[in-house]
Amino acid sequence: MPKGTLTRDEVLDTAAGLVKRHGPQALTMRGLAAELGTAVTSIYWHVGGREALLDALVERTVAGLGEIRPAGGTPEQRVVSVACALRRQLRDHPHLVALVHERGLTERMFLPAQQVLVREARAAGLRGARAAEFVRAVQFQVVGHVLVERNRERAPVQSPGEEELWSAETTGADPALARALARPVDTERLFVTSVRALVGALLTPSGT
Amino acid sequence: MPKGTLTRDEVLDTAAGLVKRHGPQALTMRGLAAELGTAVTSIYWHVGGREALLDALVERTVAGLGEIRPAGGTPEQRVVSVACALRRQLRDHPHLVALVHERGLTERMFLPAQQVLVREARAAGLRGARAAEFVRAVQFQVVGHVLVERNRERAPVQSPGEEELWSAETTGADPALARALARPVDTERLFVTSVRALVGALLTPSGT
DNA sequence: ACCTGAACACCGTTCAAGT
DNA sequence: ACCTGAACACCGTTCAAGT
Repeated sequence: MPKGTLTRDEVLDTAAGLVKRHGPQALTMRGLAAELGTAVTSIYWHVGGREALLDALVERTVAGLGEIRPAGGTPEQRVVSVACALRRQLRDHPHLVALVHERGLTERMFLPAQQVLVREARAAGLRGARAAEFVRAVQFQVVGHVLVERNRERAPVQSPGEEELWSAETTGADPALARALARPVDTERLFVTSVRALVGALLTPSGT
Repeated sequence: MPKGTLTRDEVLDTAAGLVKRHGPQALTMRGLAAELGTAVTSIYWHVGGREALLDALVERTVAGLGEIRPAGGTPEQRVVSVACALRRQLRDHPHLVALVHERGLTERMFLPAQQVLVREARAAGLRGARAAEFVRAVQFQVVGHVLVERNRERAPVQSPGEEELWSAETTGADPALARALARPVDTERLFVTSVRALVGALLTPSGT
């Protein structure tokens, strides 16, 4: 329900709704114009072309993501909680992940957790380049996991008949292993295990 | 240089060349037909529509990926070497990563390292569900990292002026940390560090 | 069995023209 | 300053028609 004059925010709002409902590939300039009740070319005047529109949507969504607060007693617990919170945020906005990928703005998904992670890294005793590497490792881990998760969900019934591949031979006569590999992945559990392992190892340096 | 009659393989070859040179979004049915010197509709007869074409290309590339052989003395070293080899393979075929993402076939990128990882997990003493989870953790880690890497490379000069964000306040008066965060990420180093941490932690269980 | 052109229903973007 | 329609140069896919 647009008022008399078209606004940049109005355009972004309707665009966001369209993406939220049907994904970024469903966001067409012509479709958006129809939804807005204007000519296609008006969109160009207010926000520019499609790429500029997507970029604006990404910025908008990231900005609206709400702060992440660490929870837990030990530094390790706190960092893990941040990782889980970031994953949850991203999973709660699947369209954001899709948008970000279409525009190559992965970096933006790092932002919500960035400062908190820096703080926690220092609280855990890390300094300088080591602290920076720790922050990056967690960011890559979380965002990478979410990207893989999201991508898998788009391909239903993937690699069928894989159970056959896991014969006694390749699994070394370990039927429990064969069964586990045939089952769908419990991504939630896998995520927590991985993050815990990574964070634990990086926070308790044994060598160097 | 097509012979008199058009072949499915010929179509796939030219399509692969097109993708390799200009990326998957440059692979258009009409452009491919032009390159082949045939009518667009011939492609439909031989390989089906665009999505079927992309799927065929993914399968083809993965099949041609060469076996991964672990190297090193300890199980940890061997698994890390497999992870590095898989990453290298995927990075050497950036078009494959792009293809896979456009079609949601992430799972296919797991395959080259799958059996080797299962073997190494068992060699390291893991059994049943624990072994399966270990394999998945490494796969998610590697593929996730590659997805993030690839995606970042598409957005040049990302987040400029970020150095300003890392003032003394947020970094806790750690200029080395601020500088490290302002620098571009050394993804190679980050990858090795992360994988080593993950694998090391998962192979030497302390709790449970 | 294989290949064709024409047609359909879409795209994003530009540009001159309106008010 | 803001909005418009027409036009350009593309898409993927279908289908009836050819040989």
